[in-house]
Amino acid sequence: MKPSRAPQVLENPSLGEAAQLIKKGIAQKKTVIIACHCTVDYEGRANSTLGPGDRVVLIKPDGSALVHRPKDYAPVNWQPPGSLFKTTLKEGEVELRAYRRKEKERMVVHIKKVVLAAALELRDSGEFTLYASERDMQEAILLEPSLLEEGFRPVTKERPVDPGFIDVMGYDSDGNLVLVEIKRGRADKNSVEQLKKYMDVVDRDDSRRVRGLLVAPEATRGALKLLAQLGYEFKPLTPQKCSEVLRRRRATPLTRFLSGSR
Amino acid sequence: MKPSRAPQVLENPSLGEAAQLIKKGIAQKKTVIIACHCTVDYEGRANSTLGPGDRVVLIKPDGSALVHRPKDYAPVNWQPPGSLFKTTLKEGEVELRAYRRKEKERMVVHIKKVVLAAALELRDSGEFTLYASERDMQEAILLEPSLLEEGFRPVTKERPVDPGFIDVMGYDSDGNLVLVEIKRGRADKNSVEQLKKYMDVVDRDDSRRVRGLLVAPEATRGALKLLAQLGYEFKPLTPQKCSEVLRRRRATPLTRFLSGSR
DNA sequence: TAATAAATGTCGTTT
DNA sequence: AAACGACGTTTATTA
Repeated sequence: MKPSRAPQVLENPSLGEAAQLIKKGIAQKKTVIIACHCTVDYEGRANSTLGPGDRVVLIKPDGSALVHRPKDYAPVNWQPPGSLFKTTLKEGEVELRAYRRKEKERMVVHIKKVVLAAALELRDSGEFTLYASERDMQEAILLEPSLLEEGFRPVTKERPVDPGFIDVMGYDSDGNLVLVEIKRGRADKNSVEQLKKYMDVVDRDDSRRVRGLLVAPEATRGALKLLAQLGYEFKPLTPQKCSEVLRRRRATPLTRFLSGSR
Repeated sequence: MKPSRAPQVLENPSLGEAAQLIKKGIAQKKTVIIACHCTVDYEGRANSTLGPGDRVVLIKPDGSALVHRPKDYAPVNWQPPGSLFKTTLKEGEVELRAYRRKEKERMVVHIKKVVLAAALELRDSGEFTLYASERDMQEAILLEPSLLEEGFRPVTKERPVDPGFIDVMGYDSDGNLVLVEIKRGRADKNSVEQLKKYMDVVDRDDSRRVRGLLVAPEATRGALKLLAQLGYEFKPLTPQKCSEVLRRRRATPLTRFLSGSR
């Protein structure tokens, strides 16, 4: 009998050796990497076929699986986390099935030749932090309302309104209600329509003048045109700028407090 | 001097050996796979940091790079195709830089320990075909209009209208104009609003009665409510069903012609 | 669980 | 290059 600590990396293995490594790797909840010549079939939310070629197959311990061609950001085929796997050694191929019962969805990788197979125990508890998100823009505006315009006073972070939540809401220096829609990327017509949905609801409830303000680093021509038609406004603001504001504010709260209290 | 066909797979290599393999692999336009302990920093459209942990780094010959944690469908960090790379052996780490000049965007992987490094020549010209897309639904409806309702007669595949293109347009058995919006997944409020945009334009130009028809496998409650409010209709239809229709139609054109001509 | 909107979305297509 | 919409989108958040 083979030792349980069988080699975890195989170069140009036989299909039998590869099948064994894949099976064991998946069973032991390891991360399995396979560089191979294969075809792929998918049936589920859609159907797809992929002709023969060399790809990298990645099987993760959370039950996700990816088939990557030697190009593109996105996998050509995949199965989301929570999938189950079945590896079968057949005549001339290793068949790797990744399926989700509930979704009636399955991806089948027909592995014809394995160049490299590895089963690795990857431990990863590193923290991931993303800055300059739309959320950050929101918080920056609340901390430093003058980012929008002088005299702007935010009311609540997000007020529930019929359709959903308004990104920011407040009053301008003239006391007008201002509804703000934030986009971290170039705003398009959709962004304006999203703002319009909120405006429509608040306009109904509120007899006062209400201003609609789209905040984004830039906007498409179509968006600007639609804004003009609806009488809304555009305020250019980059997520990077907001991120800096947050960093500064958070880095020096005591200093600000002291200097502010003099 | 080392032979140019140096080992392409290294298990637990030194940082120096790994750096050499990565550099050469990238220079030779190979697919480079690195399983390593690392941290990642990203600056560009947003900013992010990723603390220490074990990941799989994939570098593709088209200049895309992915950092995959042992979980999730999506990479935790990445750089799109067309990126440039710089690999530097430093004190205690291999620094892998992936950057895009034009976008002022860079991802830096600080590789502290390499478990597995491989540079592989992957050849992949296999054809990928996706079935049951929204496009397929459109074509199936044009080929078999009764999928929508008896007596439906499509006019043109897509007619340009101010906002864009209508998925399908036609006349019902009573001669009413019908505008069709297709969704391959569950239709939501946005889908209805998209249909409304087209309806608004055509309603203006056209004095006849115009019907709005949303076609999708299912629809959210909100979408159905909005549909009812606007007086539009919903026709359940799955992409799978359309795909079957297409397959049948395409598989037996001669037979149909013969039987149809009797 | 359903719905809603963000995403370093990516990717194709058309203007 | 810009805009626009689909995607087997995925993912997180919230009712």
